[in-house]
This record gives sequence, C-alpha cells and structure tokens, in this order.
Amino acid sequence: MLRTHTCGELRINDAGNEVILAGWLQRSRDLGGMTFVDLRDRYGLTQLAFNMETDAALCERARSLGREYVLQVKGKVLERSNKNPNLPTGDIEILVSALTILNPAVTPPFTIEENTDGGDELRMKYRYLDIRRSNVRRNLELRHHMAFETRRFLSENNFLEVETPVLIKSTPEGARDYLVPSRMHPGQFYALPQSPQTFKQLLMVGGIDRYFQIAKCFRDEDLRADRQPEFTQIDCEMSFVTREDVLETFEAMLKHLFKFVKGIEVKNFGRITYEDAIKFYGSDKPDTRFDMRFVELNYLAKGCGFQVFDEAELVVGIKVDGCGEYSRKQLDELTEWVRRPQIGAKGLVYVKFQADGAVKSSVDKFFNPEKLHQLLTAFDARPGDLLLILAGDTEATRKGLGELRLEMGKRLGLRSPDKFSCLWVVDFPLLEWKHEVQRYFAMHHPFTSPLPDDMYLLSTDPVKVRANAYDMVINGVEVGGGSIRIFDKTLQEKMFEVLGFTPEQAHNQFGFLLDAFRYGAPPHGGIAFGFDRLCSLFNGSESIRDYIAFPKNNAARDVMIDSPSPVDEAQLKDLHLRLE
RNA sequence: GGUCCGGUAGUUCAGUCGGUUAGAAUACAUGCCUGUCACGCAUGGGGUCGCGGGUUCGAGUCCCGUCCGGACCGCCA
Repeated sequence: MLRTHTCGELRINDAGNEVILAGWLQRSRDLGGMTFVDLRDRYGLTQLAFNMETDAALCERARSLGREYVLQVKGKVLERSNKNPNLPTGDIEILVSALTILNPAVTPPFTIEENTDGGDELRMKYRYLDIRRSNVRRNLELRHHMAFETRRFLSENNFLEVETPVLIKSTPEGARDYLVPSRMHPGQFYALPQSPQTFKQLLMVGGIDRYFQIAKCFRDEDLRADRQPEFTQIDCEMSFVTREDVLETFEAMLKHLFKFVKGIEVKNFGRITYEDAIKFYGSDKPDTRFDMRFVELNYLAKGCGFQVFDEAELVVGIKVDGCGEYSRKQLDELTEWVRRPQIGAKGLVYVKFQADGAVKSSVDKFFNPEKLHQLLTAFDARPGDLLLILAGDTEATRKGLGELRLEMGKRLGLRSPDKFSCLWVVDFPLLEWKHEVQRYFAMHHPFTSPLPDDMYLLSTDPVKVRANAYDMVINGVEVGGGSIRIFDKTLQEKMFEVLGFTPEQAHNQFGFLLDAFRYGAPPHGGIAFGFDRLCSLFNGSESIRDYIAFPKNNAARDVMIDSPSPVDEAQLKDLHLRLE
C-alpha cells in the first residue's frame, strides 16, 4: 500500500503515530520559515507541515510543489497549536519527514474546491477534474447509496435482477431509437432499448415472477435539464398481482429509500386520478407540497357582460394566500409572465381581497359587489388573499394556470427542496388521438391494460377508455410510471388493431410477444423509475447532470471525449453505409 | 423545427451614449515573510473581445450571418 491512512480519517488520538498519506495537493501556504500543504483525497483534507528549522531541504522542495501534484508523504501526526474547527482533521497535522512526488500536474483550468470558479462548459470538458470536487463526489456517493438500497430492498422482497440485451429491435412507436448498423447483415439495424419493456414481460412468461434491473435506456430525442439521451431506469415487473399490490410494493420501496438514504420517514402516498389532477392542478404531475387547487368559475363568471369570460370555454382560478396587497406593478409583471409564449395566456384577471376588507379587481366594471363576494366565497378567501383567474380553451387554460400555480408556489417559498410530497396519479387515459396523423396512440405504451370497467368502450369509444396505469409523482416530478399489462393474446391483438396496426405489422414487430402469450402468460404488471431523476430529487436538485458521472450536453454531445464523431471510410464500408 | 439568455485575460466577471493604451478579482511567475488554513505584502507576465461580413472618421459596444454553451416550447409510447 502506498498509504496507511486516508486524508479524512486522522484525529487527535492518532497524535504521535507515524503515518503515510497519499493524495492531491489542493492548496499550499508558504510562510517563508514554514510551509503548509492541504492534501486531498476522496475522504477529506489533511494539513501537512514543513519547517525550515526541522528540515530546510525538504521545506524548500515543498515550496516548489504545484496545485494538483500527486504526493505521498511520510510523517508524524501532531496536535496543532492552531486548530481549525472547520475541518474534521483540523486538530492535527502531519510533520512531514519524507516527500515523494508520485506525479506532477499542470495547473488545472479551475480550482478543485467545493465551489469552483469554473462554469458548466469548462467543468464538463474537464469532468475528471470536476469529479475531484467534493460536491460532485457526494452526488455520486448518493447515487451509489440509492442503487445499493434499491437492490437491498428488492432483493429482500424476492426480486431477481436480470440483465436484458442492449442490442434489440427498432419499433417506430414512441421515442426515436438509437440505431446500430449491422456489419453481418447488410442494410439491417439493431436499436438500443428505450426500456426493457417487452423483455421483462417475457421474463414473466418465463416464470421469473419478480424481476428488476437497474438498466441503461436510450432515447434519441431533444434534451432538457432532466432528460439525457442515455439514462438509467429501475425497471421492475411482478406476476400474479393486482394494481394495488404493485402500488403497495413500490410505495414501500420509496419509503425504504427515503429512510435509509435520507433518514426521512415519509407519509403514506396520496392518490389522485388523472382526471382530477388535470382539473385541480392543470398537470398530470402536480406538485402537492402546497395546496392552491383550482376553483372552476363558469357558473359565476358567465353572463356578467365580460366578453373574455362569456366567450371562454373555461374560467378557472387559484387563491394565493397573503398576496392581497400586490401592487399594480407586481400584477402587471404577473400578467406579462402568463403572456409569454411558453404560457400563452391572453391576459390575467385578479381580485385583491385587501387586509382592510376592500376588494379590488380588474373586472370591477362587470362584477357587482355581490358577485365579487360570491367569487371570494367560492375560493374561501380571507382578507389579504389574492385571486388569479385565467379564461379560455379548457386544455390551454388549465395548463397555463398550472404553470402560474407552480410559479406562485415558488415565489412564496412553498416548494422547499427539503420537503417531500409523494403521490400516485392513477387511471390515465389509455389512448390519445393525434390529429396530425389521424390515429390513436397509446398514452403509456401498447401493452397497457385497460381498466376492466372500461373494456367495453374499446371498440365504440376508445378515447374514453381509462388505463390500468399509474405514475409516481414526488414534488411535481414524475419519478416513475407503470401499468398492469395485457397478458391475453386476443386483447393485445385488439389493442394493436385500435392503434392502427395491420395484423402483419403487429406480427412483424411484436410477434415474439404475441407468440409468447399463447404459451400461458401470467397476469402481470410493473413500473419503471427514472433513477437519475430520483437521485436529483433526493438532493432537491433540478438537473440530473450532476448525478451522472459523464453526462452529455444540451445538444447530446459529450464535450470531453468529443462524441459523436465522424468515422473512417473503411468502418462505413464494413457496415455497408454510405454518407450523403 | 422554434423562442429567449450568454460568449471579453488560464478562470469568474465589469466595460456607461460608438471615442485615449480594454479593467477588477482570482489563478500563474518571481521575491519577502515561522502558525497559516480564502495566509499576508510587493513586483511581473498574460487579450484573435467566439468567428465572418457590414455600417461608421472610429466597433468589445450598432446591424446581418454563423459557431459554441445554457434554459424553455415542440418532441420525449
């Protein structure tokens, strides 16, 4: 071993011991007669001391060391005369007797400290240096801890981790696939999995009645702060279960993770239907850390002569506690906010219920005092509250108000990253109609089972059919989703038919699954969690990039290894490809 | 495919209405300094103002294009 201890572990009761440490030089302080060096490794910082009086030659060498040199030092642990209470090892230092430069280093482009001076772009280019920083390291430690506790919980609950292939078959449904050309089969391609969906269902047919996998998945779509082209799922599937069994199992898993990773006991998860989520929060992934539910006002707002309300399909508002004294300027700013193209509202109606009981609104002309009072009652408003009301087409208005609700929650500090509110959203629609291509698409995926009560609608009114599907939503983040699957060949064929597949197309793409269902498929269902998202959520962070060791940028590039990149003509020839 | 924000020293940034030799902090180098821990002090080097074009007597600054980065909309079964 090149070291006897790490840089994070020596304490006052090690004083007097001879130790050998190795690590990176984080910072040195040359005082002339003596030089101090902070030595860093994964575990912490330890101060090294060099003294001109003790060993002048050694001290001279220490003065010449540069940042991020890799050093090995031998010396005695001493109690410091000046202790540093900010450092776990701050009571001691190493009086160095021997110094070995294991490797010199050029000056790094940014400092390797908790808060670096480097920007995102630079840190991604030199990610190996960024990873030396303690906060990136802590994120990777959290990720490891999460994966470890996930495996522990699922293993203790009899789940078997099985790996499924990465080179699979392209399916045009859903997100774009990453394609891999085949050298041995000219003109043919593998696809990287968007999820192990069909394989886990085949494992159920294979009798592996509780499966999981921490699996890499790939989607060739545009990125966001919370979306990477390759990402990790905790993919799970169970046989002989009802929806209730699945929800209970994975609610327990999340409680386990919160308990053992965060040390938090979370409350039982709430439940809401998709329909109610849209109606009361304008979103299928509501942030339930705060209330501010929608109040629909058609019955009150119509017929007062206010054209915007009279012509609207929906008039709906929220009550913002304690903002009744908002100034004209603040309200104008909010109006501008909802009129941005991302929200796209035409305007914003406000009603201020001032602390002195006076009511001021932007619709005073149309609403008499009695009407205004009814409005306040509908929201259960108290003096000091502010009502914000949008009107227009139902879908767009709900979506816009949902965004406004989140923004107001943020401004009022109601979305604390330390608070966790967990929710199941259930009964999603099975299908959605896409006007552009004039056909139905599966909202979740084509293997999702309809709710038994709605089965009869599948032929007559498909868009009304609810799915036996569920999402887990925490703090407004969709962390996981799943469903009870179709396990009957006839129903699966019917589903493909509704989706506009010819029997031939269904057979070509999913024949293996339909075949498997002929041989005794058990009833089954499952769920998949976005592992990267779950990690960032646990740390109250918005971006998943900090939880991925080597992430890709906005344009799906890895700026460190410079990928994707062109390839040789010879490689293309091998793959039977020619570029335009 | 679209919208918005940004690109100036190794790094993080400032740079007024278009006007003298483009600044600060930090990093780096050299020297001084025996208890520092964001050590201190002094001195010094360091710039294709992303790139290309245009307007102008004059462009870091204004205009057009383009590249790069970030956020978002579309997209993401």
